Formats: sequence, structure tokens, C-alpha cells
Amino acid sequence: MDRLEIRDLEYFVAIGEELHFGRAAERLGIAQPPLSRAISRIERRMKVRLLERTSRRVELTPAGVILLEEGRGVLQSLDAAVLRARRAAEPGPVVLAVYPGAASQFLARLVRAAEMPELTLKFTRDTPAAVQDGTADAALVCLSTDDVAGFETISLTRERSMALVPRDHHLAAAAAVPAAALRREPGFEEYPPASLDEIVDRVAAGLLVTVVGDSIAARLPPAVVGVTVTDLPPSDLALVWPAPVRRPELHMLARAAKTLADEPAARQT
Amino acid sequence: MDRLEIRDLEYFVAIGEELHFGRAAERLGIAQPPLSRAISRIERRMKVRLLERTSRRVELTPAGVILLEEGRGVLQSLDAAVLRARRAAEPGPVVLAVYPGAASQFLARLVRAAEMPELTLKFTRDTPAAVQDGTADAALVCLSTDDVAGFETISLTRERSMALVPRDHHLAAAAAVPAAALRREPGFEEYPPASLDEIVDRVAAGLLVTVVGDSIAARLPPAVVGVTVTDLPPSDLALVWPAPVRRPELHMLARAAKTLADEPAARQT
DNA sequence: TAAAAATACTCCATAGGTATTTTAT
DNA sequence: ATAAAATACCTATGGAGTATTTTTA
Repeated sequence: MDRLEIRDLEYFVAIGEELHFGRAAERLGIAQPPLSRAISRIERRMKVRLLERTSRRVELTPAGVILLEEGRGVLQSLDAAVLRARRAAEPGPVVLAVYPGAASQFLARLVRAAEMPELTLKFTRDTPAAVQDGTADAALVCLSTDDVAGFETISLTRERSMALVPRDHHLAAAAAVPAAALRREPGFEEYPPASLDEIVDRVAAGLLVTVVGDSIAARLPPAVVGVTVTDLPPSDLALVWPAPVRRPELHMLARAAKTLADEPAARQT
Repeated sequence: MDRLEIRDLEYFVAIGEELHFGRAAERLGIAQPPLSRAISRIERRMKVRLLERTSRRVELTPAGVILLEEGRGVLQSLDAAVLRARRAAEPGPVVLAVYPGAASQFLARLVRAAEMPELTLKFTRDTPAAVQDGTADAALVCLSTDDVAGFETISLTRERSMALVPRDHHLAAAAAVPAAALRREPGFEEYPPASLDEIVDRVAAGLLVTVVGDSIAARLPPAVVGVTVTDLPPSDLALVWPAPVRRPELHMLARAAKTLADEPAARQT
């Protein structure tokens, strides 16, 4: 009983997503008939019906749904494996994935403390994904929002939540606001999908009210005011990496992180 | 740039493990030359040298080490994906993996509370692996010893540790013993790799001294005595399953588990 | 009846086998 | 000198293309 081939899996995933043989074939750069045959071949080998199809409709069976989900994961982990192997061959700098603009104060201290000349930062909105797919060796994540299953983690700092409002906003003068009040504000978004710069610009323009970590307080322009939020849980910033350490240099980073985490947070304004 | 094929990965894993083309080829049921060519093909496609080889020695490069590790994982997750898809097609009973003999009191209550006619138990020494490879839908695990990365978990009961000694053992009369004293006993093994029955038999025969959860106290024969251990951390028993619930029936199990967990543990002797 | 999947048939790329050569100890 | 990997050469399986048929809403 030989295994399903990657090509077959790619074909199936394409159809599973398109639910149309013609379009899927086009996307794969092959003709439609080979695709038809590929699917029957796969079903024959797996001894499971994956797609319920007539000349009018293509839909996934329960088995197909599962294989689509899990198959995507298999393809990803294969790509990650190849990528990691390649990077092991020519060890470039250790790559740390960070959320743009997040915790820059702390990040600066961490990078300095690690004393690693070969450390580069990769800015991304989804830092765990960067580690998962092998693009980064480690990542800074927010324990409250990111999923860290399967990673080693070191908890670093705890950040209080701070609301960003325009200078002329009616809440700008408040010493602190409850989260509920914020959510009622027009333009409020909890996790705006943008870089910090963009967020700040949009707040300054009066188009956005949002919540960020308080470590960026020092980086706000005059047009934007940070107000302490009373009842949002503080977010725990952590350093994570895939379970078996693949790059020895990571130990240095981890050690530096531990030292910083233990040290009585010399917090700056 | 097309992807590495599963066949190639299998071939590479075989050589990575055997470090010998001839033996690997034999294990794969093919001749040696195709294997040689397969490896160069893989290296050419991946643009990485995976094996340093002369006519006398074959060894893995750093990249090879990584690909071997991760490649094994890819093959496993592929197999698991296919298995889960198959099981989705003909939904047999929900399979719960349990450690043989562990927490039988609690297990009985859980199974009863779940009220699932279609529930079967799979007894295995490595319950997380059974869930990982798709053999089981959920598992009872011990949070202190098993790795539950990537699983959803519901913590169930906390079990105190209990030492098992023969009736005529010098510790049999003690009300409680410290762990250190146990470790000094001849025949002591912390996690004997055997079923509960076998463990009990070996203890009864005076060949073994070990530690188990106290929930099995009621099932001991007269020849074996359970003694409370004073300073071992209690083991947390949990129900786990792969992150996205793949079988709706699992929700019933989870609900039952939650109810039991909250209920003021009506502990039996 | 029309859009789309399945079949028929042909072709060729490539994986595999056998025989042989090269290489390092 | 010899064990073992690489190369040469041949074969054949099976995946891909084109043309066509079948199916169902």
C-alpha cells in the first residue's frame, strides 16, 4: 500500500478549493482530463470517495473535508521542512519575527542583550505563522491572541492596554476608560490589521479608535493621545520557537530573554 | 519549482536512517542504483547537499539532519490525514485512547456520563500518539508526563500518587512514604512499561516497587498494598483531542468531561 | 441543450532494473 | 583489494495531452 503522492494531494486540494475541475486544472496548469483521472486514482488508492460530482455540481464528502483541511497542513509542513533544511545548509542570520511596532522598547533591549551580530528582524502581522513555515527561527508573540501550540515559549513582559484616541477626542482628557466605553466609540476596532504607523495615522485622522500595548506610549505624535484602559487583561508578550531547537544560536536569544524577563522591568515612559 | 515528492522523502528518510545505500534500497524493496539517482535528483531539486558520501561512508549534512527529522513528521501527518479522512467516511465509534488500567474509576464515570453508545476504548501506552496518528479521536493523558502541544484539553481529575509494594514489604505498614525512600528500594521503577495487571503481578511477586494513581486502590489484590506517597506531585488527568473537532460526537464527550470535572469529586476508595 | 465531468487513445517522461565503472580505504 | 556508490543503458509504467462521449439540471 503505497502512500498518497504530493502531486495528488496538490491536485485534490486545488479541486477541494475550487470545487470545479476546469478551474482547478487551469490553476494547476494542466488539462481537465488528467485531473479527473487523478481524482479517481486517488479515491481508488485511498478507498474513499472524496468528491460527490455530477456534470453540474462538485462537492466534498465528509472525508474530502477532512483531507482538504489536513492536506493543506501536510503541504505546508513539507514546504517548511524543505525551507528549514535549506536554511540549515547555509546558516544565515537568526531571524526573529516581530509584530511591526509592537513592544519596540522591549525589543531593543532584547536584541541588545542577546549580543548576536547575526540577528535580523522579520516584520509580519502573523509572527507564529512565520515560525511555522520556516521563514523565521523564533518569534515574539502575544500569548493572549496568538496560538502557540507546539512551540517552546518564554514569557517576557506584560503590557498594559492603552487606548489610542485623537487629541481632540472627548476621551482624550480622561485618566482612564473602561473597555466597554471604548467599544461604543465610532471607529473602534480591536485589532486593526495594519502596521503601527498606519494605525497611528488613522487615529490622528480621527478615523480610528483602538487599543495597543503601553510600551509604545513614547512613540506617539502630538495628535494622538494614549489613555489607560481599566479593564482589559494585560497582554503577555512571549518569545517562541519550534519545539526542538534547530539553531544553537537560539539558545543565546532564549538566555537573554530569560534574563530580561526576570529582571525587575526597568520600564521606560 | 515543484515540490519534493513523497516517494523521494521516503527514500531520503530510509537512507538517512540506514546511512547505507545498499541496505536502504533493500529496505525499500528497490535496487541500489535508482536510490543513488533519487538522492542526487532530490539534492538537485532542493539545491541542497543532504548527504556527504564516499564509497566508504555516508553521513548526513546539517541540512540532511533537519530534513530527516522534519520529513518523518511530514510522512506521519500525511498518514494521519489519510486515516482521518477514511474514518470520516465511515464513522465508526468514537475511539478514546486510554492508558491501560489508569483511572478506571473515573473512566467508568466518564463513559457512563457521556451516554455515547458509539464509544470504544483503545488501550495503549502512548495515548497522545494514538490521537496524533489518527487511530483515536480523543485520549486520556497525564498532563505531567505527556506532551499535549497542539491539543485541546480539559483537565479532569487530580490523582494522588500511591506506591505499590508487596504485602510483606517493610514499607507496607507505613502510613505514607517520601518519594526519596521509594527510589532507594530495590526493584523500583517509576514508569514500568507494562499494563496495570502486569505491574500488579510483578509487585505481588516482590519483583517491583512502583507508583500509580490512587484511583486504582480498590482494585488491588490482597498481596499488594498501596501506600500514600507524601511528596510526589499529583498527576493531572486530562481529556485531549486534536485542535479542530473533527467528530461532532466529541462535543458530548467533552461536555460530559466538563460536568464531571466541575462536580465535587465524589471520590471512591 | 449546454456546461462540465468522464472516457478513449496516443505519447513520452521518468522511475526502475541490470551490467559496469569509479572511488576511497 | 574490495566494498560501496555512481554511471550507462535499456525497459515500461503511468501521467499528460487531444479528441470525443456521457450526463444532468
